[in-house]
Amino acid sequence: MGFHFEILATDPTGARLGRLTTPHGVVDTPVFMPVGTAATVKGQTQQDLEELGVQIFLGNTYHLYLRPGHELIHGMGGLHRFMSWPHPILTDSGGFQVFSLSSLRKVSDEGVTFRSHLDGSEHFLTPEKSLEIQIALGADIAMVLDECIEAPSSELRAREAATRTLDWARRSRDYFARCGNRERQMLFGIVQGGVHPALRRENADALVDLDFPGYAIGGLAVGESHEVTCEIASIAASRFPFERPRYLMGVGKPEQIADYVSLGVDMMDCVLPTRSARHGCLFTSEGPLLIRNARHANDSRPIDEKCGCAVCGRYSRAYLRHLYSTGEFLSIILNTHHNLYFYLDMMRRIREAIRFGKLERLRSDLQVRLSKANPSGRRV
RNA sequence: GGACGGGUGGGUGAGUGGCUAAAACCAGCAGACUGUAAAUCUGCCGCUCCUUGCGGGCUACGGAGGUUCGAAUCCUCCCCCGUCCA
Repeated sequence: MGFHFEILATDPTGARLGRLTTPHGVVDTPVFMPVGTAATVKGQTQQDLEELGVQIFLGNTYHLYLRPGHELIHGMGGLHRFMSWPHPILTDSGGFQVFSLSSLRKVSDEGVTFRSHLDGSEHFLTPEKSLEIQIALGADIAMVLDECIEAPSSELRAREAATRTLDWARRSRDYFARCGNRERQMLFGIVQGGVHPALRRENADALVDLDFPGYAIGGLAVGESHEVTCEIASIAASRFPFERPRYLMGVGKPEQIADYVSLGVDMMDCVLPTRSARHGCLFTSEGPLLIRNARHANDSRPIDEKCGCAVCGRYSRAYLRHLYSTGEFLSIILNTHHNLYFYLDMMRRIREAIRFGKLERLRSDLQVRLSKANPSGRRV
């Protein structure tokens, strides 16, 4: 058996400490997965990621299909070999692009027609096609194609997308049963349903009936409040089978991560640490810090005195501000390294807390500290 | 000595009578970013007052005068910079 998920401990909050075994290695959960859309986590080498302790990251079906093409990657021995990442990989299906490229696509029951953001060419992505690509890429975890919609959306609209997503999940499961290999890849189903509790519940139950080895919650953190995100995620997670991994897609901010974990979420991913880093927003134990702010110009302190990362161990805020201001690409590299370390270190502490049944304490602690006056003295 | 060309807000640089506190870009300042069309995007960017309003006052396009209801824009003189001719 190539895959195995075991729950090692639970916490009074509902959080789970787990271990997901894949053909390319073990993933300790709850896990934060950096996003590496184009077969690279922007600004970090694969060696950097290993040193940071990254166990799994996200690639993207849509982007890799457009460039360099899944057939090319398959010919190069699959995504792991192509990018020299011998550890687990999860590929998103292209479902998020239904949302983020909404001006460039058309959705029907059959699939999604995209106009490439690169050259305008048309591409028709169906649940089957998405899986064909993901099978060729060889990711450890593949995702079903889903229809992610914006918030707020009417219940009618949410129902349409959720129903379609459920139908696509069924088609995906059937296609994978025919063309996939359970020993080499896991296929996760995705529940949609907007911010409507009954609809979410209904769709989660129907999705579980399709019997996936793992379940994802999609269509959240797309405009609704954090409270609503938690409410809906909680409802969905509570319908999933206890012993299977749960993946809350596309979250979240540092101060929100522990909230999701306490709802029983095992896996998360987000562009925030990497994108924010490129934009000069650095996460610290006392809240976010905008490194370009003039007040850091003469500051010889590290980004975060409590941080154990290589960047904080070596460089001053003044230097990092200089790199950012001058547009040096080392800025991106160092900032990204720090932010990823911040997320991964937080996850380590979260797992540790679950082990000892103390997540609630860590959670409220994180919430207070990450949202109190940040290092610049401003409330965030 | 003469002939042209030119001097605009921190920088580059538009603007040849009112719609110009003055385009655009850069720099500067601040904010945003949640399954990556993002090393991106947004706001502010002369001073000042308040009843914060597509509000009032003041100052501003090398300098000083002038024409005009109205001038960065037209005229006169002066100063400075560049190129060329003696």
